[in-house]
Amino acid sequence: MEISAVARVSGVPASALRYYESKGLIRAMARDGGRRHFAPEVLDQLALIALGQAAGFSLDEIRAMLTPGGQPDIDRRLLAAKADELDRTAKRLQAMSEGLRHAAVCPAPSHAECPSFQRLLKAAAAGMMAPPPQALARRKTR
Amino acid sequence: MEISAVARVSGVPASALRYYESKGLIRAMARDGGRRHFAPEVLDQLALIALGQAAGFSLDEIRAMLTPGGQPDIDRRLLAAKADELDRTAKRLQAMSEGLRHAAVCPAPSHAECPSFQRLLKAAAAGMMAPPPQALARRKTR
DNA sequence: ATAGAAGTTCAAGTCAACTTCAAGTCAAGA
DNA sequence: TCTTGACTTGAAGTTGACTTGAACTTCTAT
Repeated sequence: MEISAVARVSGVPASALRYYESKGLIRAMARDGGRRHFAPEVLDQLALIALGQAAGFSLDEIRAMLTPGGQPDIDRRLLAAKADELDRTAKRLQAMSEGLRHAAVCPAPSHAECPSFQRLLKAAAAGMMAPPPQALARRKTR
Repeated sequence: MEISAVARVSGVPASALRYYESKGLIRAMARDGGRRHFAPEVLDQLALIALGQAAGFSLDEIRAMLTPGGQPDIDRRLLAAKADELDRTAKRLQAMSEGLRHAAVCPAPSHAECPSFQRLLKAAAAGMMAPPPQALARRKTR
């Protein structure tokens, strides 16, 4: 497949594919007159990359999970640890959500006088709401 | 309070405090020989900023929630919308977590042969796992 | 009086994951 | 042949939230 075909099918822009290749995350089979040719398996690898990103892994971490051949070779304990972290993050988000929701309907004239809001503020100030590093990567809308 | 006192009590580095002031998020009461003096209320404002960040608001968005006096003036519908978004993000993370957890204990010899993992991959490739823009900001560990 | 700690400003650097740009190569179709 | 379009490269730009550095001033204690 040519790079444009991979981009079209996977939804990953060609520039990102080149970037992934430069970082060693994917590999072109061969060059035909300078042009990259990709094996169809690259689509699976891209799916894996997207999954890893959604789970909060950096590209460097994801690369470490791929064998030179591109097959996934994932440490199962690492996966379990990441799952735990995701659970904690999810719980934290839900606590935040409840707090915000309360603040949204709070009858106090200003949030400064709402006790629930005050509790939220205290928790935030204490760093309890801080996400773990790289909990979620941000993404440009594309 | 001098800037170092605010930094010490709040845990926010002095450089970040100056940055917040430059962006209009906080204000110093007066200058004493060129030095900033902050009212104690700045601590509450910093808590609010931390809360907003944890909820995924950008600093610009947070500033829009503060009256010129620094008192919060938050659109309750905006809060409710943000709470909804947090809920969706939390659900997504939990789905991811379950998937990862399964993959971690999956008896298939390699993840490539695990049907659950394949499903996860498909979902990720389809963009179902993509976080909403600015769902969570990442933070440097400090 | 003088050292040193703490403050100031402004500019530039950092990070990740890309995107965009400029300049050039190459193959196919009119 | 010429043009178009898809591709190539390397370098530079983007984003947000800061941090870091350089050069300078000011406060506090000896």
